[in-house]
Amino acid sequence: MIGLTGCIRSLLECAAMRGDSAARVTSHDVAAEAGVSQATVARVFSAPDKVALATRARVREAAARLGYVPNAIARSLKSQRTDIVGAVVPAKSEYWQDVLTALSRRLAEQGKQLLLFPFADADHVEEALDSVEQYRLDGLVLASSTIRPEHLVRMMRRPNLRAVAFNQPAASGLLPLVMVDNDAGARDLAEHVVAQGIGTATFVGTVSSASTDQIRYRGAASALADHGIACPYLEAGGFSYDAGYKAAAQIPDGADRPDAVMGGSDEVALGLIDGLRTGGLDVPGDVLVTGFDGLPQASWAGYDLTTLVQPIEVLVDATLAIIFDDARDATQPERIVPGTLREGKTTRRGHG
Amino acid sequence: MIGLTGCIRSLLECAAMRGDSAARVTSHDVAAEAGVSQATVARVFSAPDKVALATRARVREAAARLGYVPNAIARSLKSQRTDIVGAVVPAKSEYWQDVLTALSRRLAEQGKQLLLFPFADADHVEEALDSVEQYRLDGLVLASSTIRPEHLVRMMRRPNLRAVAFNQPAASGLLPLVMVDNDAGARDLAEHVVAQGIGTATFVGTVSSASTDQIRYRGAASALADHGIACPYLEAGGFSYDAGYKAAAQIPDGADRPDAVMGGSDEVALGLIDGLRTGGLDVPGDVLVTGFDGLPQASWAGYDLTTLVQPIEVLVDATLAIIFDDARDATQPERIVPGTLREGKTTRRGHG
DNA sequence: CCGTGACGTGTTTACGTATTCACATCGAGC
DNA sequence: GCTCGATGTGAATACGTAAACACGTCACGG
Repeated sequence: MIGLTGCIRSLLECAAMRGDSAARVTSHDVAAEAGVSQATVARVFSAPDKVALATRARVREAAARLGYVPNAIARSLKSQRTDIVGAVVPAKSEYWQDVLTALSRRLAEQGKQLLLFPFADADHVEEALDSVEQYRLDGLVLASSTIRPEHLVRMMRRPNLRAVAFNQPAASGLLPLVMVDNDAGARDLAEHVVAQGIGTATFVGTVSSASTDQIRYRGAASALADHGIACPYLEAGGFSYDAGYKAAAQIPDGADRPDAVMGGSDEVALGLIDGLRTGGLDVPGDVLVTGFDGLPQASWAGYDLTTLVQPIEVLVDATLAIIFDDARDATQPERIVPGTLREGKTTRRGHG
Repeated sequence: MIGLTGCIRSLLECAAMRGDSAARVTSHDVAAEAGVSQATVARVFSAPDKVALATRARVREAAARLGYVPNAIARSLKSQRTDIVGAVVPAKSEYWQDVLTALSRRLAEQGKQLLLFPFADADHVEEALDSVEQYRLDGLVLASSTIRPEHLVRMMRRPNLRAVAFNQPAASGLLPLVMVDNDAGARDLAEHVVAQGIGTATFVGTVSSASTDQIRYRGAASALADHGIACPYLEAGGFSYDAGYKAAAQIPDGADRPDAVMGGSDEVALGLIDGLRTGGLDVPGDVLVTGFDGLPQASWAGYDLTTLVQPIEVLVDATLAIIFDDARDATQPERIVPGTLREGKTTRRGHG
């Protein structure tokens, strides 16, 4: 028996060396090679301090010789932890890509991975969530304010899954929530343009049904109203540069032209700038423009957009803290983090 | 026994309804509920046509009642397939984010998922690959030309893992390879600027050790040489807008100023444009600029960059075809896909 | 000198599913 | 009427690991 096993073993080893075979090396193989039990091999890789130094070295050596790599699938099945966090996000969006970048980087630092569940439009969220449930994820980040409440409720009651709503005010009360202070940010931006001496303004929102859009608009409009300035709402109909670019054509010109245009997001604002300029206007000479999010592109010299910078790292850390902190109390934490006003040249008057 | 099991079952069900318990519903539970065996339940979810219609309905009903969701981890362990594709990519890059977006969308359509292994810099690739090996992925996309050959070799010999190099000329001969035709693209761009009547040019590369960078430079320089135009190489030192922006200051001004500046990537080119403009030059009036990649931002009206558009969807499809096509022959496929020249206003002369 | 605990290791079981094998049933064909 | 094949289902096993449990050894204190 042992002779045969040994023979097979060395064949496998040989094949591995030549790199041409499906050598599926398991902890059992390593155990046999090192002359210990499978349990000891497992301990070496998951709790090394429980194994004597000499044994540990022998096992490590044997593992290296055979090219053994622990099987994360099997580990997950047994330990009921995947070390994977999922993220349900819109497929196309500069902002969310930035968030995902920060998220995956931070997770990688902790030896965890990010599994993506992108969705094209709100109607496809359902399918994404179906997939989510199959994997036994350690946590889930629900992004995008276009995810509907019924979806949130569905994720709420999954056992052993910590779902966190990210920048999604509508989730308040349903799920733990992390977001930037949209209201205060919008007010800050409004106060800033007021300080530049504007008399009229227009808010160009992304999608009016998005809860972030509503809050940002209300915040801005309310702050402007405090100064006696009305603020009509115009919907770009999307979260993209293109939506903003097209919306620029809808902004009244001539006598009705607003002194300032506040974009519901940076992407929309960048489109607005180019749209306005294409229409022959000068930004900021004729019209001031503000954004919201703090995308890298907003800082590009060609735009230098005044915007509200979201502290993405802070938001991501708060999200992961909720997911991984062991205090699983009944309270649903809500972390609302302030953003920072970044003053660019799109609101610098008397310059154009 | 059955009575007790039934009792537990309804407790769990009740708990699931209230959403307050870790009801871990398995196929066994569903089997008991529906009065069939676990094997039948498994079949209903993995090979429905092997189960009689009536039984199938009964099982589906029971599953819905208990809130059963198949466990993808266990399935993967048994079936040796994870339905997950990994991607090793640089953490920060517009281009790669676009690729990942396309990749994850296409995978989602096939019911598969994308697991991210981002790395901050080339020194951290090692760690990312360590993680990769633990998960038994169906496939792996190795992106970024900063991944070193020794890493490629390492992935080459993993059994049951189809690794594909994406836009990484250096992988030729080591791994299956999919990439845009960098050489032809660079030549096209060069020919295009020559046709605009330039007399001098400079190539601003990203990182000189990147194989894509080398090929693009050689292609452009060779095409320019055919017209008797020399093309010095300047290294931006990064793949980013900032690198390009700073590199703009290094470009000779005055009499030595080149008529055209060719960026090694769109990100660098966009930075170059803003850097040149900040330096008081007009693009395209004083200097023509070209990019490479075809990022969405390159089409923004503020830049309207002339660039070589990569057919990302085609590249992604080719990549997935290699990963999932069953013909596991010894030949290492190399798909080199042509890009498309997009003519923007950054090379439109007599305009500024 | 024996009880006690710490330490290191082996044995065994369970995680939840897919699949192989065996078996039962049923309809059709000579 | 009995065989044969097709069809549907159950029993049993394996995937590779982690962890509970048991066991043996050794050092130490009373």
